[in-house]
Order: sequence, then C-alpha cells, then structure tokens
Amino acid sequence: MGRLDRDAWVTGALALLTEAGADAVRVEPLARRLGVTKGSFYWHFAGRDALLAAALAHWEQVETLAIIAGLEAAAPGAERLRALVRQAWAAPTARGRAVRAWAAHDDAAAEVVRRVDARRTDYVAAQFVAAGLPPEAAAGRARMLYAALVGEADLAPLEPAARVAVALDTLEAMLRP
Amino acid sequence: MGRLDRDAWVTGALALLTEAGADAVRVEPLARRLGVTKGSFYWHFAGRDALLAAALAHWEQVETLAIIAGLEAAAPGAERLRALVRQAWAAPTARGRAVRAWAAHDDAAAEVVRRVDARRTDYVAAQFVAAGLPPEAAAGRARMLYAALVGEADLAPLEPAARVAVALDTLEAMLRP
DNA sequence: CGCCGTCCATACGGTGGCGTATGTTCGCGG
DNA sequence: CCGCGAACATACGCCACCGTATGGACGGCG
Repeated sequence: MGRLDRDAWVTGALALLTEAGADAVRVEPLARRLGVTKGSFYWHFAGRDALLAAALAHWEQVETLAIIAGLEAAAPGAERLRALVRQAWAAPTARGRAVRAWAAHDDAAAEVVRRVDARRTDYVAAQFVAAGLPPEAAAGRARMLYAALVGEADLAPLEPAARVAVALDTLEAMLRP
Repeated sequence: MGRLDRDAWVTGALALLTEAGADAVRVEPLARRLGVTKGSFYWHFAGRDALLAAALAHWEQVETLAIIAGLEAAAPGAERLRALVRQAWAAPTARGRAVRAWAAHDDAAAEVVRRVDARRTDYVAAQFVAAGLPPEAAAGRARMLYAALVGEADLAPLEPAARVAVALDTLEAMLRP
C-alpha cells in the first residue's frame, strides 16, 4: 500500500467504528489494516483522540448533507413526509447505529448526535405542520417518528419492503389530527 | 469492604456497563471499585467473558420479569396499552440503552436483546389486537411503537411529563384503524 | 545533481489490563 | 484449639497498545 492522506485514515476509522465499535478504533490495528505502520499515523494526527474527533466531524458533515438530499424529493407536507419515510426506512444505517452506540458513553459523540437529531426532528416537525397538524402536536409526532427510526436500527431486521410499509402505515395514522 | 459474592460482581459489572460501556467492564478497575483485588474475581469467575455473560443473563432475567409487572396494570386492550406506554416512557432506561449499545457490536448481547425484543413486541401486538386492530396492522404498529421506545432512549431527554404525553398522543393515533 | 520537505518504518520505553500461581486471613465445625 | 476450606491478597509473566524519537525513502525543484 502506497502513501496515505488524512482522509484515508478517517475513512478507515469510520469503517472500524461501524464494524467493531468506537473503542476498537486503535492506532496500530488500523495501521496494519491500511498496510502501513503507526509512524504514518502520528505524522497525520496528534493522537488517537484527534482521529476520533476527525471521524466524528466527518460523520456529522455527511449526515448533515444527507438530509438535504431528501429535501428536494417531493412537495412539502404529507407527500414529502412519505418520501422521507420511504427513504429513511429503506436504508440500513449501520454507521448511524455505530455512532449512536458510541455516543451512549462519549460526551463529544453525544453532542454531535444531539445536533444532528435536533436538525432532523425540527425538519420533520415543519413537514407535519405543512401537512396541517397544529404545531404542538407536530413536534411531538416528529419526535416519535424520528425515535422510531432510530430504534428501528436496533431491532431485528425486517425485509425492506415490509419495513417501509409498516412505517408508512404508522405515518398515515400520525397524519390524522 | 468485606467479602463479596458472585452477585456483587455482576451488579458492579452492570453498573460499570451502564456508566461507561461494555468494554470499560474490566477486571482490575472493577476490583478496585469494589474494594478488593482481582484475586477475588478469579475465584468467583473463570475470566472476563464469564462475568460479561453473567451480567447479560442477569439483565435478561430482570427485563423479562419487568414486562410481567406492567401486565397486571389494567384491563387488556387499549387501556393496558396506555398503561404500558405511561410506564415505559416515564422511566429513564440507561441500563437498556447500555446493553443495546453493547449489542451493536457483540453477538452474544445481540442475541439476548433480540429475544427480549421479540417477547415485548409480541406482547404489544397482542394488545393492539385486543384493542380491535386487524392482526396484520397490529404487528406493524407494535414494532413502530416499540422502536419509538428504543429510540427515545437515544434522543435528547425531554421532561418526563411531556415525554409521556407525546407517546400517549401517538398511541391514540395508532389505535385508530 | 543535490537539496529539502513529505511520508513512512523502526525501535524504544511506558502503561494497563489479563490470567496464573502461590501465599494469607478468617470463620466455622469438630 | 485445630484444621480446613472459602474468600481474598500478592507477585509474576505476558501481551496489546500508546506516544516519541530517530532514521530512511522518495519525489519535486532549483
């Protein structure tokens, strides 16, 4: 393996994080995996904490951009919510699950996850309002819908089609004032 | 600190697991915390894996019994569902969250969590049926409601009263066929 | 061609935890 | 009061990983 840049390390860290958890992200094993030695690592990073911080920042960036992709999908309101649910429940979110598991016991990760969650629930709540729900109920249903998405990643996997159908069914129930 | 029995180690392990994650559950730190040395530990357990397995089994036992407590709360059907939601959303489930974070990257923990989830979702689905929903829809809504509970533990905390109210509101929507 | 900065290898000391082997204390039955 | 076994302490070797220090390799550029 030839020369690496900082991003290669971050990508590798995120892969390890997804496969085996945050604290399996260690310098020497990751170096072996990338076909170099830790001499390379300590040139690019100050230490292990810096790598984890970079991986976390990278994840937040990607997740923040991901919400914008779903934004253009359909008209505002109920249709956009249905499109969002279809998209969100269709994808298996191993990375997100791993970051959340990490955040369960790491304050820095928890803070980033909190920011991402806040943006998303706000967005979903706005769509519920656009679909005709009173603002108070909208925030609550947005929280529940998003919580269901987060929890879905922790449950035994269902076939994607059934998973999406179940989520859409509940969304319809939630859209009734 | 005097003499300990096996349960003291299991309890300590679960406490550490909740506070700092599964892989912070190490023999020597835990021994220091309990005021003894690891000489004690290796008398009670074959090794670290045995402790984790025991902690996992203990958690499953407690969680399995916990569902029975809510079972006697009210009449079957919608009332029982409301009681269950009130109870489930009122309690902060740090232990469950920690076990789930553990299960994200450990097969043994994942298997136990899977069993617990299966029992609970089956039970909730039965209550939806008793409340008058068609069996097909009941299973789906039970999954979504339970997923929302699981995800709730990962979200930024809300005041307990608001949390319960939001969950009950969504439950009412789910009870409409 | 020779210099220099980038990127990596190698070697080192230090730490923390695992598991084992072997004392050591203490309560209890005889 | 003695012996025995349960519960714990102590001491050891081992390994994985961290971070540092230092020495190449290698390409661009004057």
